[in-house]
Amino acid sequence: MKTTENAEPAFLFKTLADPTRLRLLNLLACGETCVCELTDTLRVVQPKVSRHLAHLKRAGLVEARREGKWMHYRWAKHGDPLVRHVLAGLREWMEKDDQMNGERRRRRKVCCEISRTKPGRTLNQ
Amino acid sequence: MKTTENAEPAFLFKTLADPTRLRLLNLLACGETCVCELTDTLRVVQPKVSRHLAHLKRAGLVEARREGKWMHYRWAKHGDPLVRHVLAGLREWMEKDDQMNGERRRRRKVCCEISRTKPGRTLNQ
DNA sequence: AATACATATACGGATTTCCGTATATGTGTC
DNA sequence: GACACATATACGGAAATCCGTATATGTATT
Repeated sequence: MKTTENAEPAFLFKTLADPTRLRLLNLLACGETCVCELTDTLRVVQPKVSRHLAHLKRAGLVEARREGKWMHYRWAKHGDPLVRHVLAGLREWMEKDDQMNGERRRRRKVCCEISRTKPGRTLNQ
Repeated sequence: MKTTENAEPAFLFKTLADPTRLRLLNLLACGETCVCELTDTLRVVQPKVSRHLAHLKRAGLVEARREGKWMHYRWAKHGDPLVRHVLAGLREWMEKDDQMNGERRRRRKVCCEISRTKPGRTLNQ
């Protein structure tokens, strides 16, 4: 893990400079979420979601937890003050943005559907 | 001017995702600065500086003012709350970072040298 | 108008990023 | 261990980004 590189603001901003990654962060803002929920909610192919999640993880913005077959992602508590500051501002923006709000709503619906078809998966909220 | 595109956070972050542009913003944080000062301080070829300044201007982060042969750039007052928030955090980070501090110091020295060799140019600060 | 200087843009090439598809890995079930 | 499912990675190819060099534009000076 190269902490030096990750501490660079340019690297942080590069990570945030992609719409798909911002949409993922928006969904994760509600709490821990598994990949299939993210994939279904964003209507994006699964490898694309995994790739962007890996990027967010490399940047230290999210953490992952395995539970059986499923991987659950969540926002990470980042130590760097700039990162925390920027993410706080981003979170505020997401709460106001219409598209982001819509996708968070859609996530809740999708979550219910998945729970019906895939038993054994732990529900979060 | 496509306000729609510039309002997208992803566009903001893409703009900030380049080390040279961050170095430019750092120098401009001290006040209005002309291109030749920026070029000399960063020891970067002039077209590169101009290109990145153009990018920052497109994103609405800086404004330009012509004075004779010289162009002076400065931070712009941006209306978007997210932009203001992120830039405030960035400014704080820059004040603490060693490299950025060094370059701001170097800028003051370079500024004096230029003033001696190029008459007619208005001094700032 | 010819020249000099400051800055901006055009252009081609190298590098990076992003994507879709295919495939590999990891985990539970039979 | 064979299979099914969830997720991760590998592998080109398309598009975007960045750079250095060359050149264009704009402004004073003579």
